[in-house]
Amino acid sequence: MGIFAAMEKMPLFHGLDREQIQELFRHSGAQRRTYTRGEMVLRAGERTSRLGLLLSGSVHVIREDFWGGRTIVGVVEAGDVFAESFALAGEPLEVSVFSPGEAEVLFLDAEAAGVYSGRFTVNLLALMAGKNLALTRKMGHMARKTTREKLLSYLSAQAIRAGDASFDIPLDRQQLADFLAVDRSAMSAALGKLRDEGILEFRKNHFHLLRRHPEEMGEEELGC
Amino acid sequence: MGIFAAMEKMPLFHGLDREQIQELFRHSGAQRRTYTRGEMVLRAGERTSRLGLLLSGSVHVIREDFWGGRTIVGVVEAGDVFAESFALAGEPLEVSVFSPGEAEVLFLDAEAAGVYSGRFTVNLLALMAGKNLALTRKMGHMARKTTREKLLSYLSAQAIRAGDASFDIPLDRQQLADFLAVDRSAMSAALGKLRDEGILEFRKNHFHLLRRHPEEMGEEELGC
DNA sequence: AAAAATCAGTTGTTTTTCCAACGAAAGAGG
DNA sequence: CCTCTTTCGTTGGAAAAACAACTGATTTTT
Repeated sequence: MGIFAAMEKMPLFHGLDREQIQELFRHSGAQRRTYTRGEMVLRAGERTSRLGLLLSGSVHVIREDFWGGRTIVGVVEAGDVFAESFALAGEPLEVSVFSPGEAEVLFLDAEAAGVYSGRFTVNLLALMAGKNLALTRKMGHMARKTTREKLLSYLSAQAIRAGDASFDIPLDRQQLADFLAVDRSAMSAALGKLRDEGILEFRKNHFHLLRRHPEEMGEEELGC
Repeated sequence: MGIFAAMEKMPLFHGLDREQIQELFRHSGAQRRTYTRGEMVLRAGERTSRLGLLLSGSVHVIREDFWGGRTIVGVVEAGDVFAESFALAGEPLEVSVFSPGEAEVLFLDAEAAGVYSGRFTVNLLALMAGKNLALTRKMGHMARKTTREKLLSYLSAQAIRAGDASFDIPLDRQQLADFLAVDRSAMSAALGKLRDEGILEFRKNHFHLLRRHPEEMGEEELGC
C-alpha cells in the first residue's frame, strides 16, 4: 500500500497523517478504480457528487460541442483533482473524462469527507481558490483585444508578482502563445515591436519592463 | 437588525437560521464596516485571511497594471462575496476593492467560521465551485481565435445546457460582445454570416442551431 | 402620440491577426 | 567539430477584426 505515502504529500491531504487519511476513506465512500486505454472515466451529462483524485497515469478532460466535435480542455496528471467543481456545485458534468492509457482513480465524496476532517475541507477550499485565481488571472489577459495588449497584461502581472521590473517567465514562446490563445509568430512580432518602442527588453525567458510610456495601456477611467 | 433576514437568503448562509448565523459571527471575528464614496476597502498587495461579504451598496474590484493604469475587473453587488479566493489561497491580493458610493461590508474569517458550521463551509465550497465553472466555461469560449468560433462555442454550450437546439440567451448583443471580448459590430456581422450559411437562426435573444454542417467546428483530434 | 433613447444590423476603412514558409541562432549528441 | 533538432524572429499575402459612422427598428419616456 504505497499509495498513502504519496497521498500524504498531496495538497489535498496536507496536515493529515496516514491514519487520518485512512479514516477519511473509510467514512466517505472512497472508491478506487483502474482504467485502461480508451475507457471513459466520466461522461458529460452525468451527475456526480464525488470528486476524482488521479493516483497514477493521466486522463484527459474533453468537451464535446453541439455538432459532436471534441476538444481537449485539460490534461490531468497524477495527484491532481478533477470534476470537483461539478461535484460541489451540484451541476451535471459539462465535460467528459477519458483515459488515454492506464490510470488509477480514487473517487471520494467531498461533503462526507469534510464531515470527518475539517482540515480536508480547508485543503479543498485552498485548492479551489488557487484554481480560481489562476483562471481569473488568465482571463484578465485573454480579455484584451490585441496580442500586444494581452502580452502587456501578462508581462505586467508577472512584473508585479515578481516585485521587480526584471523577471523570468516559465513559458517558452510557443507555450506563451498557446496560453494567451494567439498566434506564435504574431506574438513574436508584437514582442519585437514592443522592444523597438523601448517599452520592453528581453532575452530568452528573461524580460525587463521599462517604466516609461505610461500612456501605453488601456487606462479605463474609473467613474469615480 | 434587519440584516439577518437578508442573510438567511444569501447562498452563503443557506440552511442556517438566524441563531446559527449569529453564533457564527460571534466566533469567527466577524466585523462590520461602512465605507463612503471614494474609500478603498482593500488594497492590492495586502494579505487578508478574511473574505468580504457586501451587505449593501456596491463596490468595484479594480486591477492596477505595472504602469499604474486601472481597469475594473468586476462589480460586486449586495449579497456577493469578494476576495475569497485570495483569502483562502493565502495569496496577497492582486486586485484592489474600491467603494464608489456608500457601502456596508462584513468581513469574516472563513476558516474560523467553518469550524463552527460545516454547513457554512459546504456553502462556500459550492459558491466557489460555481464561480469556477462560470470561469471555465467562459474561458472555453474566449480561447477560440475568431469571433465566429467564439460565438459557435458559446451558442453550442447554451444549446447543450438547454438540451434543445432552440434556446434563449440572457444577454443582449452588446453584453454578449463584452462577454466574449469582441467587437459588437463584428459579432453582428459574424452572426449574420452564420445565418446566411444556414448554421443558425435567431430573432432577438432566441437562437436555433441547425444540425447540419458537422465539419464547421474545430474538431481537434484526440490522439487516443 | 410624438420625441427620445436604445438596440441591432450594415458598410467602408484601417489595423491586426493568421498562416505558411524561411532562415538564423542555440542546444544536444555523436 | 559537425550535424540534427528545436526554438525564435522575420516576411509577405490573405483573412479577419477593430473602429467609426450611419440607418432602421423597437422600446421607453414624456
